[in-house]
Amino acid sequence: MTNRDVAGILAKIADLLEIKEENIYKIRAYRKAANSILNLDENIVDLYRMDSIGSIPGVGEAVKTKIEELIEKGSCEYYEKLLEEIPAGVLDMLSVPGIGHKTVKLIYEKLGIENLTELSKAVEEKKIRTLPGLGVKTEEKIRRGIEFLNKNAGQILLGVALPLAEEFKNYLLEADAVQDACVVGSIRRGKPLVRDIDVLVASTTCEGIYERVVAYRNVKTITSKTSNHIKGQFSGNIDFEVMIVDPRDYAYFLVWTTGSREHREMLFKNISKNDLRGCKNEAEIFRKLGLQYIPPELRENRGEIKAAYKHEIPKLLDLDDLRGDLHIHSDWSDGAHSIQDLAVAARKLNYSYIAVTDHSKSLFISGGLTEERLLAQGEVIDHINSVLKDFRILKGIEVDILKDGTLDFSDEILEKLDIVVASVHSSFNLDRETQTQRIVKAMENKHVDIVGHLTGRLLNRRSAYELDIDKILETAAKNKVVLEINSHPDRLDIDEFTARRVKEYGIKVAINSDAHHKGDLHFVKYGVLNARRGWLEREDVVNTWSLEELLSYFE
DNA sequence: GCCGTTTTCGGCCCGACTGTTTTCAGTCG
Repeated sequence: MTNRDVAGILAKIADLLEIKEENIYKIRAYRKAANSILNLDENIVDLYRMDSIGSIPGVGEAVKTKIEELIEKGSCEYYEKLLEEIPAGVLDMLSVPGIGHKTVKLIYEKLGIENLTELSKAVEEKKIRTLPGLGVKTEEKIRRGIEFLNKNAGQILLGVALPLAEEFKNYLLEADAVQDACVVGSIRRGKPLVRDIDVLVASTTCEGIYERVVAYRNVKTITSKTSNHIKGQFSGNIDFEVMIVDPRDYAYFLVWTTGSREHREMLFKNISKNDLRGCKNEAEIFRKLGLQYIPPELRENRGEIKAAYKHEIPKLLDLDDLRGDLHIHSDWSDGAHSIQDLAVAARKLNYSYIAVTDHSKSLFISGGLTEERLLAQGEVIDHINSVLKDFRILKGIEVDILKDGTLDFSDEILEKLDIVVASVHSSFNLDRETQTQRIVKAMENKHVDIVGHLTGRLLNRRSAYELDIDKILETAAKNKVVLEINSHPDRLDIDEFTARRVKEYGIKVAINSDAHHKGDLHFVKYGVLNARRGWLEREDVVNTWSLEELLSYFE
């Protein structure tokens, strides 16, 4: 039972209660507890052993009992009872963008629809439009929503898969029989969405490895097993594979199992495994192939083999290159921590600067700052900066780009800030022309330094809004506006394809965490993977620069 | 259901946009 599992069940309880139209504050309490558990630094099972579940913020007596039952029995009676009233498939319908609890309840009760497949059928049969309060447009929205969900069906966020895969790999490395192990496949390539977890193991014997896999705490089932291959599923329905190879072939299989199919077919067209036996590492494999080393993130057959042949593979940026973070929320808006605490956490990452960029006043729900509060925050930052050595907190804002492209604060206010990140948080459904013009107008404001999460996509949840990316890139270049790579695992926005185009326009990017919790500062590792997939180098990324270089760029 | 230097009850995140309606309900951030 992982923190994510427990949080997931509490969130589902909240959804079930909401469909039942229970007390909104009770629902909110379950959601709050779920979020709190997702943000925990400790493992929830460890807290349970120390009898400290009750110390988690937002967890009171009632939720505590349920969590303890979940950990002890793997399920909880309250949840199971709710599921007897409302089938689990009804909850899946909530994932369709644009329909919420009320609509789901209506569709379930009036049409007896219990899952996404039945919902899809009802849309095709034009039944949704017959329900009170729903019409053709809603029916069409549901159709598009299901289409979007089907496109990504079965894909897991890198932010979920990578930590799980790393932990599993490290666990396997502890076995005596395991000489080496590596997470391979699309996770190693840093794809934002992956299908499963693949681990390659070097061992002369498979003795004991199977038993160790079975004993791993997250393993739910084993689906197949041969002498060198184990397949199964972790809790949360995440498929995994363990491949065991002869240590002499380990380097070869690292390359084989990491690259996309198109990449490896191209790479190994004229050479066999036996020719590459005994290579010490991947670099040696590439050398024998007459190629420069190709980093895992580039192994997609998008021109990297030709580039490696010509020794034109760029020196990709590394996580260690980052010197600051330019998009962070504090408890002045919807962040969890004080500015002071964020600064301490950032220093632990060896950063030299951060920008505090809370929400602006239009985002009322997220505690958006008024002009007065923004100025007061500036004074607090000045005070903290006055006692800090070799570290600087920049005064910033994540200012809302309003529907008409104007900003949520006047120029007089923005002028006082070090960093202005401008982002869209509303009206996602404007047509392409209007949406593009809206963002172009914002970028033309001389105070805007960075555009945050440009396309608004939420992986597995919401499509990017319609935009003319060429026009955006042209405008960014003309106005020297930096594009953010938002590192939140749900976003990774701009994507790798747009990232790869910034060089041709002479644009820079900023790899930001968009942290709402100090633990989120680590999200930048996903942003860096995304940037590497976009072939970016250190100098392309403004927050790898010194504070002086950064500020003079934004002058 | 949680929480508390206004503490054991009464408050807890609200406003814009959309689609369905003719004045409002549902969704989202």
